[in-house]
Amino acid sequence: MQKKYLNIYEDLVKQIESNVWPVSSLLPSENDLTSHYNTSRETIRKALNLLSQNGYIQKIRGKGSVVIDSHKFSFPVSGIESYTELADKLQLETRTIVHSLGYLDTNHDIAKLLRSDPSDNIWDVERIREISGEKIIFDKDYFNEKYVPLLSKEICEQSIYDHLENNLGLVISFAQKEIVVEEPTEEDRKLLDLEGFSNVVVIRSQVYLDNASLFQFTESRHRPDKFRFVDFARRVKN
Amino acid sequence: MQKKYLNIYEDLVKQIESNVWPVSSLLPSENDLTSHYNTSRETIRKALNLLSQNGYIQKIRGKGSVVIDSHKFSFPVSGIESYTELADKLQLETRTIVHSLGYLDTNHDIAKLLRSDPSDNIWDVERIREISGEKIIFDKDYFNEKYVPLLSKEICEQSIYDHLENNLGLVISFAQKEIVVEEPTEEDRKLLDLEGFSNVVVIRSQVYLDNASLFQFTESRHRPDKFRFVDFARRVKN
DNA sequence: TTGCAAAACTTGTATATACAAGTTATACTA
DNA sequence: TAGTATAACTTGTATATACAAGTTTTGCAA
Repeated sequence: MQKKYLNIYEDLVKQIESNVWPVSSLLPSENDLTSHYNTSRETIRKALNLLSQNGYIQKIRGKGSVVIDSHKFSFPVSGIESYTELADKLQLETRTIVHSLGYLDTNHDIAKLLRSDPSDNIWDVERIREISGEKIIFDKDYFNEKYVPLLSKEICEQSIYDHLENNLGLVISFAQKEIVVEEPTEEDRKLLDLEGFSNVVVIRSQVYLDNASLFQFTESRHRPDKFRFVDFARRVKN
Repeated sequence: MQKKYLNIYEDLVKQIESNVWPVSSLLPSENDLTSHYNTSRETIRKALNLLSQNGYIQKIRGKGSVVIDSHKFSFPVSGIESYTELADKLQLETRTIVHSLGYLDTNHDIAKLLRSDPSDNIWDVERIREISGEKIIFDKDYFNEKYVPLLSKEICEQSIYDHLENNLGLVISFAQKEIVVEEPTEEDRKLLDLEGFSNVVVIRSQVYLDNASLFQFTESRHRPDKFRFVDFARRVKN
């Protein structure tokens, strides 16, 4: 089915990003948009709520929808984005080195958590991200074989997420993430160009599918000087 | 006005947190909830969408609303929460030391950005957070005098946000945040118990009010071993 | 018993209406 | 002219209906 409100949302995003509605100006009123898109007000409101959630506008009762400067802190790095998508967006000169690709040890804690059946094998993919010739990020990804039956060096060098979504038809839905700062391990020191830094930033996440089943563990270890996390947050009233 | 959908949301949150609906079980169907709360399905859906956005449930078409384990990574530290609220939630043994309280230099970059009128003064509050006897966090907050006419040492020792929202009636709405890792400054070394750590985690944010006006700049400098950022994210389809 | 089609559920989208509540512009009054 | 009340906007909430689309259960037929 054609999702009207999604089309309208995407259309408005395009317009905001191309400055049709500049920062701190007002979007057309809901009634104007309703007649312009030839739809109902509720459908317009669904689109506007998406814009609000994603930091494009602030709705003010009685006034209208103010366009927010979503680029104040440059590019958003929050949400669930794969490295490839990010590198693409930021136009990084990047290279991915597949350090290892195989099955995780059966007794490993992560294996136990990802396994739904004792016979399931768990993929263990370790990759190094080189940016402008420097080894900056060390990524470890764990998948249940049940969802990802086959992984090749080629897929891992390109984009695993692209493979999952476009070839396997998996629908990645939500994630719980944790960011901490740790001492580099021996492995970090060996694989990354740490340049004497005595800390790494570690992002651990649990990724879930559409049907709320746990699907992936990720550990992403960054050289601290190249790390940056950008977020848009709305205050939650209690 | 009584906001039905908000009441229902809060009621369901309470129920989920007290395990009336355990993790990975299904909530009652929208129709059941509709008749239980004696309201319309759309109102129920508004409440459920809030639950979904805040990481309590995952909606599955044709099936129902699955309760998600929102405590996998313990407590959420994302969103916009003041230090006091957080310390309260985590029951930290904490003390706030007001290091300085005054007006920011007129030529400072931040002053220029926060000022709407050349005559506006900008508050500059610098505080140290002591947790279990160790000086862990160094917070710098900047407010426009236009919104916050008076700040006392007492208010800063308690909770500024509490003062803003409950005494001044300001409605904090959204923020753009940035997390990076930096070298400690001389000031950091002097004011914090860095224990030899050679990095600090810096969280900078711009906070906006209800009416989309820029209201506050914040810089929060953490000892890296005590820093932890937890987030719930939904994948945004393009 | 097994397999399969249909029915009975579930959530998702689109529409319409009514009124509440906040903001801005208008027009009238002193 | 200045101030104020009103009207005409704006978004927010609540309700009802209809159908689409996905999942599970039911029950019938082979």
